[in-house]
Amino acid sequence: MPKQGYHHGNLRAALIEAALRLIVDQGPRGFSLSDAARAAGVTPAAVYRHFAGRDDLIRECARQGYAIFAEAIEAAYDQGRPGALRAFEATGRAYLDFARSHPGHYVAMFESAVAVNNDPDLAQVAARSRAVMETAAAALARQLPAARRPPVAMVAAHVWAMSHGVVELFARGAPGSRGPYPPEDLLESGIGIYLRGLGLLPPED
Amino acid sequence: MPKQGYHHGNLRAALIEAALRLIVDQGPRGFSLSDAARAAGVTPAAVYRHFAGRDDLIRECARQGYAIFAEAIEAAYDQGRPGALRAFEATGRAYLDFARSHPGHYVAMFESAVAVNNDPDLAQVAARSRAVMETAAAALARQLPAARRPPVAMVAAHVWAMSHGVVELFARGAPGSRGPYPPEDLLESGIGIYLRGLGLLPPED
DNA sequence: TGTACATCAGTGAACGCGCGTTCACTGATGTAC
DNA sequence: TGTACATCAGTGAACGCGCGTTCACTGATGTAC
Repeated sequence: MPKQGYHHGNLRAALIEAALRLIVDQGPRGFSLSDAARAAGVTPAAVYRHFAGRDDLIRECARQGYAIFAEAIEAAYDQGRPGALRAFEATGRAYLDFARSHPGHYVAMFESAVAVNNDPDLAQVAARSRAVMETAAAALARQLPAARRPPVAMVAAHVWAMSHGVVELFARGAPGSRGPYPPEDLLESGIGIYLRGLGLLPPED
Repeated sequence: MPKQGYHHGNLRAALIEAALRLIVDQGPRGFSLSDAARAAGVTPAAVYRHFAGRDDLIRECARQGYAIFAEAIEAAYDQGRPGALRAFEATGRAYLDFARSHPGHYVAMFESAVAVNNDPDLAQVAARSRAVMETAAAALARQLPAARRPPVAMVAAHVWAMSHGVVELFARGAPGSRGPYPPEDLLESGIGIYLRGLGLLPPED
C-alpha cells in the first residue's frame, strides 16, 4: 500500500496494522496514538477520521483479534472432527498458532483489561471464542463415562490456562525468556499429560 | 506510619508500597513516579533521594518480589517434605498464594519484561526462585521409574505455565473475568489431573 | 542543659517533552452537468 | 470530453496536561561541645 499523495488510500487498515505492531512491544498501556499515526505516515489528527480516539483504536485491535481467533479455532475444531480428541488437540494448536502469528491481537485481547471490558460488542465476540473452546472440551468429556466426567467448564479453563501460561512465559521475550523447550512442544506435551490424567489417553508404557 | 512533619520517616518503604498498589491497577507501563510520590504524600523530586528514577523503583518492586517469592516457595517446599508429592503440591499452592497476596510484586516480576531484563542482580534473584520450582519437580520425577521419567525442566515449565495462566486469566480482573471456579480450586484440580497423567497419582475410580 | 553546627531528607519551581484531542483549513477525488 | 462543484480525508497549529528529571533551597534532626 504505497502512500500516493494526499489521500492515503487505506489509512484505517494501516493504522490498525501499525497499532498491532506497537502493542506487541510497548504493551497496550505503552502504545500511543501518535506513534501509530507516525508509523502510518500521517498526522495524529488524521486518526480521528477513522477512530473515536486512542482507546477505540485499541478496542478495534482486540475486536479484530477475537474475530480472527474465533474463526481460527472453529476451523481447527471442525477440521479435526469427527474425532473428539483430534478436534480438541487441533484446537489447542490453533490457540498457540494464533498467539504466535497474531501477537498484537493477542496482547490487545488478553492484556488490556481496562479497554476491553465495558464494551458489550467486544464482550460478545469474546464470548464466541470461549464457546468454541468449551464445545471442544464438551465433546471430549463425552468420551468419558459419566461417573468420571469432569465439569466441562473446568477442563476448558485448565487447558486455556496452560495455553495462556505457555504463551506468556515461553513464547515471548518474558522473564523466563525462551524456556528450555519450544512452546509448541511444551504445550503439546503438557496437554497430552493432562489428557492422560483425565483418562482420555492410555497410560504410557 | 504517620507523616510527622517535614521528614517522612520511612519514605523508601512508603514509595515501594505505593508503587506496588499502583502497579496492580495501572500495570508497570501505566505506573508513574509522580503518582507514587503523590500517594506517599511527597513531592516527585523526593523520590530521587531513594531511587535512581522511575525504572529503578519498578525494578526494586520486582527485586523485592523475587526475594519474597523465593522464600515463600522454599518454605512451602521444605514444609511439605519428605513427601515429594506433598512438597510439590505445597509449592504450587504457595505460588498462587503469592500471586494473590502480592499482586503488585507479581505484576512487577512477570509483566514488565523490559524493566526486568538486563539487570544481572535481578536475573540472579529470579533464577533462585526458578531453582526451587525445579528442585520440587526433580524430587517428584524421581518417584517415577527412569523409563517413564519426563525431563524435570519440562514438568516445571508445565506447572509454572498452568499456574501463571490461572493467575492471569482467572485471579484478576482479566477478560475471562472471574471464571466459573475459584482460582485455587482450578489450579489444584488442574495440577492434580496433570500429576495423574504423569502416573504420580492413582487413576480415578 | 543549652547552644552551634553539619547533615541530608524533602521542597517547590522550572525544564523540555510527548501525549490526546480540537479546530479551521486545504487540496485530492469523484460526480453532475 | 471538459468544467464546476460537493465531498471529505488529511494537514498543521494550537491547547492543556502530566510526565520524568534537575536544581538551588530550606528546615528538621542529631551530634559536638
